[in-house]
Amino acid sequence: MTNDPSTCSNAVLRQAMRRIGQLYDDALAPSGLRATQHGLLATVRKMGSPTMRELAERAVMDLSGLSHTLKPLTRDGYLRLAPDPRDRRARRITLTEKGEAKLGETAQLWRGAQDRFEAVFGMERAVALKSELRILTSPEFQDAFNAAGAEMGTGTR
Amino acid sequence: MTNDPSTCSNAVLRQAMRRIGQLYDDALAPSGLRATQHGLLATVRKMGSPTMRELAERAVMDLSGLSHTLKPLTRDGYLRLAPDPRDRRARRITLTEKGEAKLGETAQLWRGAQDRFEAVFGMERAVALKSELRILTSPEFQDAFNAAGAEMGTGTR
DNA sequence: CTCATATGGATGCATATACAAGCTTACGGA
DNA sequence: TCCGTAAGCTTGTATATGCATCCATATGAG
Repeated sequence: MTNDPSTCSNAVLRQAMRRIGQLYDDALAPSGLRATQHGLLATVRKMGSPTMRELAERAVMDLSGLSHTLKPLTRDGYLRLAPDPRDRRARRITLTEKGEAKLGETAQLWRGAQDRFEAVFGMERAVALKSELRILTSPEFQDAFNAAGAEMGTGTR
Repeated sequence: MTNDPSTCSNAVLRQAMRRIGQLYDDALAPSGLRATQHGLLATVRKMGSPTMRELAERAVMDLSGLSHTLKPLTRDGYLRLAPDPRDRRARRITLTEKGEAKLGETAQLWRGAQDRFEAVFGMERAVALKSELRILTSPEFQDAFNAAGAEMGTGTR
């Protein structure tokens, strides 16, 4: 069977994501944050006050998807959105004090999950795996994939 | 920064999944199926007539999540659910003729994406990556992760 | 300055998923 | 046979995301 679904790169990636997402979600559960939300808050803290677009790009997310995803976080007061005075179309995202506090609270939980992941899978291996995955998220890979589509006549896009 | 979000295994996995999911979705777009849906149909075909639970396990999905996800597919006539005569609690999932036909239609599209992925990332590398990811989805990994939680006092569950 | 176009987002709609509840059918006793 | 409990699903609710569309602001050409 040349089209065995168990060999589909996308399917395998998705399955791994579901499982690992589960493990991290469980670890963070006591804080009330999902792993996704924790990741976004941490990314915002690291970036300072990114615009929607900047954060979306960093997180490899669709702009509209990010817009939806941020709602629970702004609703709960962890993030604040304010129009950029330089360009009033843009909205700058900032971590509130409550958000900072929450990140302080989740630090242990997240670290625990991360440590367990590295302990069980192996640090070297974990680093190598993430390295490979980052290549997949690079714009270069995306471009090459689409270019291959043109060459192989499988769909340009 | 020991809690750099860019090193979070979960975040990196998710980002890769979003990107690759996008590429496969685009490739399958002409068929009207999402990559996820295509994967489910193909898995059902491969399994025969699995019950909800069996399919959920194979797909590393939550049973309720699967229940919701199958709705568009049954609604559109690609799949049919029928109670198992042996155990009327269980429901067997079968691919309809329309579903078979659709899979025939998507075969080329999926193969194209898969080929491009392998061509761009490298066949060896793709195989190795999937191998690593499959380990993450194994029950053994999950158990080890949770066991580590108990030992490291980070959260038993 | 004025308008066409590009840029930055927000919103409606649809699928993807998970958890908590609730319902129905099986099954192993007492 | 009657129960209590387990097993297998479905449904309600909430977050996660992407596409198409729409609104507002910025920009560059004339």
